[in-house]
Amino acid sequence: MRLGRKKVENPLTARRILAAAEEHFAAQGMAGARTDEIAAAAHANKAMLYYYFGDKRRLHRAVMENLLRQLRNAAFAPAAAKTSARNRLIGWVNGYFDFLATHPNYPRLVQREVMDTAPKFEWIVREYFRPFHKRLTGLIEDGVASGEFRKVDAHQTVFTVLGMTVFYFAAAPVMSQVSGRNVLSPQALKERKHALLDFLDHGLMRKETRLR
Amino acid sequence: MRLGRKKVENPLTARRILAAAEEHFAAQGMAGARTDEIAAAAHANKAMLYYYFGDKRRLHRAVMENLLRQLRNAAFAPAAAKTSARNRLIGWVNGYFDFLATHPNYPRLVQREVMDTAPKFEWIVREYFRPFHKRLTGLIEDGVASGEFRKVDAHQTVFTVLGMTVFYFAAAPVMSQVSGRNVLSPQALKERKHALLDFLDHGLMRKETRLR
DNA sequence: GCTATTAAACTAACTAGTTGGTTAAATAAT
DNA sequence: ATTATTTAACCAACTAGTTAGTTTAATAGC
Repeated sequence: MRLGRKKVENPLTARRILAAAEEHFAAQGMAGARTDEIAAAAHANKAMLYYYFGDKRRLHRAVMENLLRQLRNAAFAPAAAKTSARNRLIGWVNGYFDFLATHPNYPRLVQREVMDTAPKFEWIVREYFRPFHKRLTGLIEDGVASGEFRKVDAHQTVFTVLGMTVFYFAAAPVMSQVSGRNVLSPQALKERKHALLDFLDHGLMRKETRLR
Repeated sequence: MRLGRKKVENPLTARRILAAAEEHFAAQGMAGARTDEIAAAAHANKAMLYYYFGDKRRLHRAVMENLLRQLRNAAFAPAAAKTSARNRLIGWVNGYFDFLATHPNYPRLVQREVMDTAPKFEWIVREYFRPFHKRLTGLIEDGVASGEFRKVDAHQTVFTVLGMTVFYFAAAPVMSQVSGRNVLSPQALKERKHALLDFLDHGLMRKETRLR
C-alpha cells in the first residue's frame, strides 16, 4: 500500500530551477554563476537546488543534458529519408539554425564547455558531439561521392559549416553592439539564414547542383 | 637628487604574471581563474599581482589589451597597398589565421568576453572590434563593387568569415577529442588553412576572380 | 466525515572552506 | 640612506553545501 504524498513526475520547482540555472550558467559560466542567485531567480529556496539536483555540478550537467537532448530531437530526429545529400544538408542546417535561434542559451553553454581544457565533458563528446560529427561527416562524404558537392575534405567542411552557423549566435550579444543593430531580431535572423545557405551553396555545392 | 633603486621599464615578474594570467583566464575564465594559482604559475608571490596590476579585473584587462594590441599589429598592420580586394582579403585571413594559430589563448579569451552579457567590454568594442569590423566590411564591399566578389551582404559575410575562421581555434580542445587527432598540429593547421581559403574562394569569389 | 500516519516538498539558519585583497616587515639595488 | 621589490601571514567577505525542523498532501483506518 502506497502511503504518504505522491511524487510528482516533473515538479514545477525543479523546472524553474533548471530554467534559471540555464540562464545563469550561459551568462556567467559554471564558475561565475552563483547558486544563491539561481535559487532566487527560480523563486526557490537554495536547499531545493540540492534537494533536486544534488550539487552545482550535477545541476549544470542537467542543464546541458536537457538542451542536448532537445537538439538531438529537433535537428537530428527527421532522419531524412532517401533524399539528396544537398537536401539533407540544407535540412540539417535549417534545423540547427532554428534550434539555435530558439535556444539562445545553448550556443554559449556549449561554447563554454568546449573551451574548457579539463576533460570533464567526456560524456558530452561520447553521447552527443561524436554522433553529431559522424553524421555530418557522412553527409558531406555522401554529397562528394554523389557529385553534388565539390571535392572537399569532409572533416574540414564540417568544422567550417559548424563555425559559420554557431559563431553568429554565440557572439550575438557583442555582435549587436558592434554592428549597431539587434542581430537576433526576426528580420536579422531571416537575412542571416539566407546568407548562410547562399554561402554554403556556393562554397560547397557543385555548379550543377546549385541552381535551386 | 635621484636616489634609490631604478624602476625597470618592463619587469620580468610582471611579464611572467601576465603570461600565467593569460593561460588561466583562457582556460578557466575570469570567474574560474584563481589568483593564487596564477601567482604560483608565474613563480611569483600573490602580492606581486596586486603590486603590478592593482586587482584581478585590471589584470584581466591587461591580458586582453596585450593580445588585442598584438593582433592589431599583426593582422592589420600591413595596411595593404593598392592591391585587389581579393588579395587584401586573402592576406587578412592569412594574417588572422596565423595569429590565432600562434596565440591559442586569444580566441578563447575573446569568446568568453563576447558571450558575457554585461557591457564591461565597451572599451574592447570601441577600440578594437568596431574598427576591425569596419575594415573588414569595407573590404568586402570593395570586392563586391569591383566585381571580384559575388553580390553578397557585406555584414553577413564578415560574420561568416569570422565564424569559420575563429570557431576552429576556440573549440580546438574538444575538436581534437571528437575528431580523434590533434587539430592544432602543423599538418592539421596547414590543411585547415587550405580548406578555409578554398571554401572562401568558392563561397565568395566570382568565377572569373577565382582562377588562382 | 474525521483523524493518524507517512512521504514529499519546502524553509531559515548555519557551517566549513575558499577567495580576493591587504599589510607589515624583510631584502636588494643604487 | 632611500626606494623598489618581494615575501609570508593575515583577514573580511563570500560561497557551496548542510541540517534540523516545518508544512503540505496523499493514504489508511475508523
